[in-house]
Amino acid sequence: MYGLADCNNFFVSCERVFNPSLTGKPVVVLSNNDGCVISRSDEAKALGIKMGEPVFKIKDLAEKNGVISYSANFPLYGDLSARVMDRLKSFVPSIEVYSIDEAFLNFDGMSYEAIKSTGEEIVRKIKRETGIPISLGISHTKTLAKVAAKLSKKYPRLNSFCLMDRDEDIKKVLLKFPIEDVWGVGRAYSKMLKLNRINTASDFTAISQGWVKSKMGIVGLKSWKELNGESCIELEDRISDKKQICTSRSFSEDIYEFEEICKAVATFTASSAEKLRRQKGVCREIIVFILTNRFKEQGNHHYESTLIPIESYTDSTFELIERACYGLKKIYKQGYGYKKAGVIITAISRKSDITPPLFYERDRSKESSVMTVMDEMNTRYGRHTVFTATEGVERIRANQNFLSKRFTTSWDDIIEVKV
DNA sequence: TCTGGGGTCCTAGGACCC
DNA sequence: TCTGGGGTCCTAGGACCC
Repeated sequence: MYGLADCNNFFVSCERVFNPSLTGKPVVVLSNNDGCVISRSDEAKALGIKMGEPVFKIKDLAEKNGVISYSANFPLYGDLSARVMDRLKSFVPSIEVYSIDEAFLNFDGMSYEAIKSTGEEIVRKIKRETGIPISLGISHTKTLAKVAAKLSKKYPRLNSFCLMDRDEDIKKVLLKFPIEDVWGVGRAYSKMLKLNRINTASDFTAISQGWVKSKMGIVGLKSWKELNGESCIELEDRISDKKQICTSRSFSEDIYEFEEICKAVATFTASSAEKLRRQKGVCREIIVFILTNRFKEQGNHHYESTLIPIESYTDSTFELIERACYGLKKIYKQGYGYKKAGVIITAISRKSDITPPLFYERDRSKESSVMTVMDEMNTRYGRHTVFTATEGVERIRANQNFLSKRFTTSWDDIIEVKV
């Protein structure tokens, strides 16, 4: 049996852990630049605030109803996520951390009774020990576990826990389960399916395998099988290396100057390179992209990206920034107001898998030592304690007007407490 | 005024190989 | 009417996830 543990309204719940007075009030957490709503409390959902909605569209509604906003505080959420995942691990043989707020659980070798009591215990203890409320769905496949988790949220009498075991119960549930809520069925497929009069998960399970395969490929077929009770998406309990690492941001205002964009691109590159080293990887390509504001009607729009090959595998922030800036030079055009930029590191290998090049003048071993020291300092004393000059002393800042304290991770906060 | 950020997998088609 | 057969690799684009 598979379980899906899903943190309720995760980012909002994190804010509430450190500020219990938020309980019972409409609260939202906003994306970078305070642009979109990315997490909502039940009270905010009840007001009709939608996921991903731009903040300016709900301004009146929010003011009228006393909605409390927070800028996203990812160091805090990452830390609380790790605590939840850590606790989850202690209840079952293995888990797959699926996202910052979700994990699949493996209940292998446990009896129905044991699964039932463990499930209830998980929901109760995670809340008590981490402060984060979760929902738990359990069934025969990952896709059905997802369905069960949805039910556990929807029906209060289930107390956030739903174990779907008997075939006839599952059939009954699927009969009313909207096709667009099925894991693996997104906007495009749900539209196509509805045009073919397939409106529920049950309708979907009733059509022929061949039709599904031809219209939705191997991925769609897997969803079909999983809904029919045949498990074919396995639990991946080891964290796999990233195949690409992307860092990108929107700016709080349009940027025209090359030097300014270059600072941002350098900062994004440094952050990607840090992540690359953390997984003990090296890369051979970096992509740089820039774009103007796509929501602006007047003015010329410009989107361009470029892929810069690197002579041989590297994990050096210096070398990657050099390549990224070279790429930026190629695509930057004067006169455009750029709203967003980013870098993607690709062609990644494990450092231990590659053979260092014989003929290459750059002294990688020296740079490598510098990187190690930089990473250690930044881990110990906080991010950006040391950084490259290209990133600039005055970094490009995003709007974060409603940021909570970094209760769990900030060096400054630790000093404050000690004082 | 204000519109997120970071990923994965699959498929089709073209270039190229023998 | 006939046009070899069997591959690999790469890329772009589309779908999906949170």
